[in-house]
Amino acid sequence: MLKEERHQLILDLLKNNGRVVATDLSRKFEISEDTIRRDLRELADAGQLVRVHGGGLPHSPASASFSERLQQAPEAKKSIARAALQLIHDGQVILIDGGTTNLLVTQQLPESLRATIITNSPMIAVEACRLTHVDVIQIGGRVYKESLVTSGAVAVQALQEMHVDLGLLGVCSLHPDLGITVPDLEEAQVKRAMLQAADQVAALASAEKLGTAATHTVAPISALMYLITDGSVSDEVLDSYRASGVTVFSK
Amino acid sequence: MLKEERHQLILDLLKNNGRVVATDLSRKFEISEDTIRRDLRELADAGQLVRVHGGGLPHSPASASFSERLQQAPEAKKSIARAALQLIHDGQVILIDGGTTNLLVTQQLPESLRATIITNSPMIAVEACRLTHVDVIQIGGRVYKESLVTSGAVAVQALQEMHVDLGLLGVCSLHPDLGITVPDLEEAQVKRAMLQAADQVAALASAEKLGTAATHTVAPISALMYLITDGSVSDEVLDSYRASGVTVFSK
DNA sequence: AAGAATATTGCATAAAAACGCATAATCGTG
DNA sequence: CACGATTATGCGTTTTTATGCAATATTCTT
Repeated sequence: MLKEERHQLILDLLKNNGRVVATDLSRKFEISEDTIRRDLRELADAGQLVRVHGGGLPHSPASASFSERLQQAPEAKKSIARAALQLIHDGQVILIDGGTTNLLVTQQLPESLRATIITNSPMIAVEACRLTHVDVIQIGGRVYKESLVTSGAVAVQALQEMHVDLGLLGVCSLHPDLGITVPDLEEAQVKRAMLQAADQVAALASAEKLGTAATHTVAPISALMYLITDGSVSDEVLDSYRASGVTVFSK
Repeated sequence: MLKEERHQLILDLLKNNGRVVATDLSRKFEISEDTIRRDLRELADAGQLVRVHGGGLPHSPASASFSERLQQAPEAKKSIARAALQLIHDGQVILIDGGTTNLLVTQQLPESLRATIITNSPMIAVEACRLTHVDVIQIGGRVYKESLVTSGAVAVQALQEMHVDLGLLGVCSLHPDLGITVPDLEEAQVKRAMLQAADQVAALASAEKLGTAATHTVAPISALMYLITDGSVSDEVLDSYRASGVTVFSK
């Protein structure tokens, strides 16, 4: 039996049964478990399945990438979320961008908060509805499946017509010289509109996003008032952002 | 059973029942309570649920109460949802109103569906993002906490600018003479705009909503093309709707 | 405040995975 | 064909992971 054949058969079994178990495959193909494990690792590397202890599973259908990202570095993100809470006060109108960190912030907002929350993320909107004394406003538009936010002309226009006290920007890449950048043009436009709509803007970025850049530029670093990141970032790195006049929270 | 499978099943149970209990899970999976507790802790760390003494709960009470409502009278609503699926075909642009029944419909949409879904419910938008080949468009506006739908002038205007093949209207009250009525003025305006935007409109209503009325009138019954309800309704009652030219599905 | 139910912690064990290495199969090339 | 190079596979060892058990701590109930 050829390796590629075996790989295909493994994928077929996975599709039919919703799971494959390494030891079963080993017996079925009369081949050592090592080889099966290698197969599973290769298929996982190729994105054909999700490797788990004991075997493999298909990608979970429900917005997989998003829930995956939700599980990444949860501790760092939680500490960022806690720091962000300090910027939020009663009476404010707050614009909350999509993204996993901002979702965590929303989840941690105290039940007692009295404010208006405007968001382009349906998920954050649903979460914010938990807060009795908070008005929730959803920005419409086409929904991006990967990031679960609305974008497009409708969203940009809606943002252009509003003015808010505080904006919490979810960022993909932040670079001292190249500024705020994202991989998608429409997202860049939406974020730019957010920057313009908000009096104060805070960017929430975990350590691995600092010093990186993507294709589309949103704005220079100086457009930010606050940068909130986790404690694992060195002071020298942070200084390069402080140089643009940004107040950095890091703990 | 693989650990990840178990985790997924726990999350499914949580979604369906609005809660999970450690001892129940232990018995159900025939596994020690220690392991279940570890599972619950891991899921809580990953932000997938909130750990509480005795078991786990979903994050937002909103989604919890919604899931509970989803469970109430599940059979009647599920059969309505199944019937509604028959109206939906590839290539359509579908407008989906908020409401538990419509959420059930969305959850049951097949992964293979190719269509555009427009909705005023952030929760339905999130659920629809599961579908790989579906474009999701969120209608913006102020979010009503009780029903988790957007409304207001923005929503109405957005609806006025579009034309869709099929509209699935969630209704509160349906009366042969008084027509479609809802308890809130803004919701009435939104639903009216939906009726105008859609080529064909189907109202999804469980038995207890028929023959009742609320304050604000949306439109007469004749504005509907289809009425989908459950089998517990007598033919005489249905005839009073058929008299307005509505095609009734009831099973 | 006491007792029951539930959680946490540390530890033991078995299963699974990873690693390094040896061997066999396959391939490309002159 | 022969040869070296690459690739695939299997074996033994070490490391990691999942799970259950016992002891202890915490929380809930009454």
